[in-house]
Amino acid sequence: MLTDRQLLIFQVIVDDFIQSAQPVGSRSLSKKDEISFSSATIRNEMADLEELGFIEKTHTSSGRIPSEKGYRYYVDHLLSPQRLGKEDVYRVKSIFADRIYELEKIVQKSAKILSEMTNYTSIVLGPDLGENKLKKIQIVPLNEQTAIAIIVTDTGHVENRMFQLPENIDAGELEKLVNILNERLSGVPMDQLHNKIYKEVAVLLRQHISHYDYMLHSITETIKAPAGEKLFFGGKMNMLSQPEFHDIDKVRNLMNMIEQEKGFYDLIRHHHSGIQVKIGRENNNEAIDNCSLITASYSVGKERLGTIAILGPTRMEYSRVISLLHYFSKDLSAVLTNLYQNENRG
Amino acid sequence: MLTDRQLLIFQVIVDDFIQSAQPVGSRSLSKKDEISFSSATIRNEMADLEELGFIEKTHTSSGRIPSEKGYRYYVDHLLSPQRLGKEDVYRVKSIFADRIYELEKIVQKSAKILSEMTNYTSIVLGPDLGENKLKKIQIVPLNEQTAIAIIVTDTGHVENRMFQLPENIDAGELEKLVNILNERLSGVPMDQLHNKIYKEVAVLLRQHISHYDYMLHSITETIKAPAGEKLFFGGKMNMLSQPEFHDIDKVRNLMNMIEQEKGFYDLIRHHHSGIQVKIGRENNNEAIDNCSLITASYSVGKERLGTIAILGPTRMEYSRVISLLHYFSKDLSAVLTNLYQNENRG
DNA sequence: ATTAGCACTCAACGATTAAGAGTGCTAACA
DNA sequence: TGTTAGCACTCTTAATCGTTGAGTGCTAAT
Repeated sequence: MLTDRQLLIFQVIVDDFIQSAQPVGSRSLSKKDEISFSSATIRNEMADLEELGFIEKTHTSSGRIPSEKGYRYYVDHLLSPQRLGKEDVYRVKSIFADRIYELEKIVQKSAKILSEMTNYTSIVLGPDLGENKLKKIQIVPLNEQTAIAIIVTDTGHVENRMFQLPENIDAGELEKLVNILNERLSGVPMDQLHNKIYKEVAVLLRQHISHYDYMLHSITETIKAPAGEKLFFGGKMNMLSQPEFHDIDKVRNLMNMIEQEKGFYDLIRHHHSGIQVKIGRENNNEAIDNCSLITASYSVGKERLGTIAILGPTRMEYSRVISLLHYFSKDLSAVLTNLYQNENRG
Repeated sequence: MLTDRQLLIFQVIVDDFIQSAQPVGSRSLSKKDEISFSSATIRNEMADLEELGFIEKTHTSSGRIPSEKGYRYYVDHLLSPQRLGKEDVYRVKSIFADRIYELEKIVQKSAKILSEMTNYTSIVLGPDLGENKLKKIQIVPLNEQTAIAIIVTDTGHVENRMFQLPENIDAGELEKLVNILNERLSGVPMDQLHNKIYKEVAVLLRQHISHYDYMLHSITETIKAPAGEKLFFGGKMNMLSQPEFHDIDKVRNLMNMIEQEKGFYDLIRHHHSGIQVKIGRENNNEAIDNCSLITASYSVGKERLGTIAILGPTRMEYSRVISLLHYFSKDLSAVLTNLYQNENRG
């Protein structure tokens, strides 16, 4: 449908615009090494490309910029899978170099490094804690009125919460409570705990524990906290350096969206396998109308854990970001699989 | 040194400018109810006020705006201690209304509410964890290679870290280790733990525990994390709505400073008692040249725990923010004293 | 001591102009 | 027939220039 020459011209336009953020004119194109024909010819071809909807003008006599349809075509057909630079590879490796074993810290550091490498904003969706299984519950009394309940999951996630003790409870009883809980609940997925407690454990507790109702309430309150996934951002402010965000109102819109988190959560969680590119209004969200979102997922073994995403202007470096994300998600998955797969079966 | 009339005019100028962000002219002043004399008189007085350095012009024929010296005088001498509105009182109370007992969550929620109430940026410096005393150390093995170390302090702060177990360590030995640690280290301030371990506990461990050196290293790594205080921000983006930050570069400077945290840490930690107002360049920091920082501290009993601060444009509502912070720090201190003083002695 | 009056200044705004980058179209060319 | 040189035209950008209005400082009258 497009001639080779049109393809060439189109590609050069996109590459140039990604780099310069300025509309590309026929004259400046004709000077490029890749291009051997005159500006007049280019103008003709550009007129065709515009008619086909791949490029557009910002005003009647301006150079051309890629349209959203253009970016889509560029991403789908024109992107040669680029090899990641040595430095980039090194940088990614560095995340896993020093001994971090906590999933949450790895995820957080990933977000930070990704944003630094790209100068865009990174968003990492952490794993769903609801699927984690309970490893251990512990209660540490601080004094006569207060105690800390601590729960540890099989992936090493720790959640804690302070609560008030009923009056005159003795240490032995507290220990008994904890023992019962651990005995009955160990290995149960977090999101089923609440149910299981009320269906099976409550009866047991009523028999053995005084203040049964009060304690039960405190424990379940502690447990229900860590449901769902958590979002981590990196380089929230990087967008400020992008010329498309010189307008304060756009910045405010974007920042509002970031602060509310919910919007991104919806955008990111539905993720098919492989790398996904959503361009501009494809995201269906006004606040990021002139942004693109590139997502990939990471996993332990075959089980998908979460999503990594890079948010940049539609004029973003698709090639680089895609290969980076591709490499990154593979590497992260490998490390995590190595780290956690044994554990879950250990 | 200033006549009553100059004082009146000055006060009205500041109040007006704080509200409108526009230079105040003699004509618009003369129309105010408080002011009964003509614009010409006002012009004369304003000329004097300018000569004294309290107000300045943005250009030769503009109205006047307060200078930094002017704001200083306004804050020091012209501010009548305003009573907090009913709604505000209610709002502050709401922070402590639902049962939150964790210090960190209280602090975080405080930052959020303060920024919402003022539409400025709030910064809360959490308590120095180094002074917390160790309550309990626990180790939860996840599988054969990995375990989680958890430390709980007397204020209920929980810190945790994953580490690799040495091969073939048995559960009994792990338990012995934990027992020794708790026996010897319970009640020791966090920032002295490291020392104490190497001076007193290391010898003991060497006698009883195999893999002594490896485990010791892992434990001390876990312990050294929670040194120092932590900063919490609220309403980072509120400044975007202030007209003085319509310039993207200023926004970038400010945000860089916020992201680095260090700058604010230095600004806030040195705090004398009472409420402190630092205006514009008094803060000695270019990124917040046209901002003022109002700080107050909160405490448990007599012991100062941390600092609350509000960052706004120099043109901020000093009166309101000061009374809010005053009330807030008193209330927060009362709640915390009530909550923790018993515990520390319990 | 106060104020009315007036000349003066300056930012903000709109209109005008000139330069420059780019286009579309036409006609000549290979 | 595809390519290109040439040219008229468009539109942005930046600079220039009045014009308006808000505000000032000074002077002279009250």
